[in-house]
Amino acid sequence: MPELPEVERGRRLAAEVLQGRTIARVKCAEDRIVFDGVAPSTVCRRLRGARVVAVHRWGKQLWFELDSAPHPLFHFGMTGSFRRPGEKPLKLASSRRKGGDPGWPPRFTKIHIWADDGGELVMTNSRRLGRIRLRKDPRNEPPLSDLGFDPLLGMPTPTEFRRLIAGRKGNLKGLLLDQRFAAGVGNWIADEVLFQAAIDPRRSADSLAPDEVNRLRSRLKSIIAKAVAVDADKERFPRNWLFHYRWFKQEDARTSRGERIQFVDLAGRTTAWVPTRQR
DNA sequence: CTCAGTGTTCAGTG
DNA sequence: TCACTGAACACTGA
Repeated sequence: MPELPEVERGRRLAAEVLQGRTIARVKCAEDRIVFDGVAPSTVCRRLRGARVVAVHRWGKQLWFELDSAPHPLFHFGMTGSFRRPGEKPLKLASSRRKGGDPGWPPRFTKIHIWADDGGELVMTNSRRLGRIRLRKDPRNEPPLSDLGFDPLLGMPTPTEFRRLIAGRKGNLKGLLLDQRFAAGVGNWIADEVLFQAAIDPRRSADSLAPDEVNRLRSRLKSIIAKAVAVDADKERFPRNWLFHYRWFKQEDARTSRGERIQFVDLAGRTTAWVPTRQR
């Protein structure tokens, strides 16, 4: 699930391995799709010898702040991750892969970085929907400059939140997935937020009563905070989260309370929701 | 063999 | 210009 929590996990991992270090060696795969608008060899040359001052995240975008521009910007797409030797990627309830690939570097490695102290970090990306880019001023150039608030870094106040959704006529699912509105919310988290806020995903933002707006806001914040904490501590997601139950066959998908889960296509994505609870 | 899918982007429509 | 929809992208695993 490269939604915000897994990208944040990647950020922390990259910071652990690289922050304050100088990059001693880099190997890039020949992949014109993933290296978006920049030659892999250019990225290699840029990174080698650079010092990593910090690793930042906004929404699902991740970038290294180097000691000089340009800076590398990473997006995991649907299947990307940062890995280091001997550490398995977090497996969520959806993926039931057996075995896994214990090899190093992993299959589908797109970039392999060695730090001056011997630490290693790779970015993998099997389905090639992830992207690696170079940006002179990441925060002020697309794609970062187009993103909305990051719920973990700066949740709007209730007043600001109300202003942000005012006049939004599309369905709530689409709004939550819109990265220009809130950066980092993906399909599963959007469903979880609406489920726990007890709001029908097909409704429009401007139809919400004040208490519903507040419920939406507070769930958006708490669910992402919880998911990031779970990622960090390897504790379990709460059992009553919709998240655990949405992958059962659609006919018999039920919540922990036995309520039937419905599926509907909204904003081009499969949306799981519980009609008996969400109004 | 077929097809859905954790995400983004772009062309097309209203 | 805005807001939204659907297709495309590419590949794995069910």
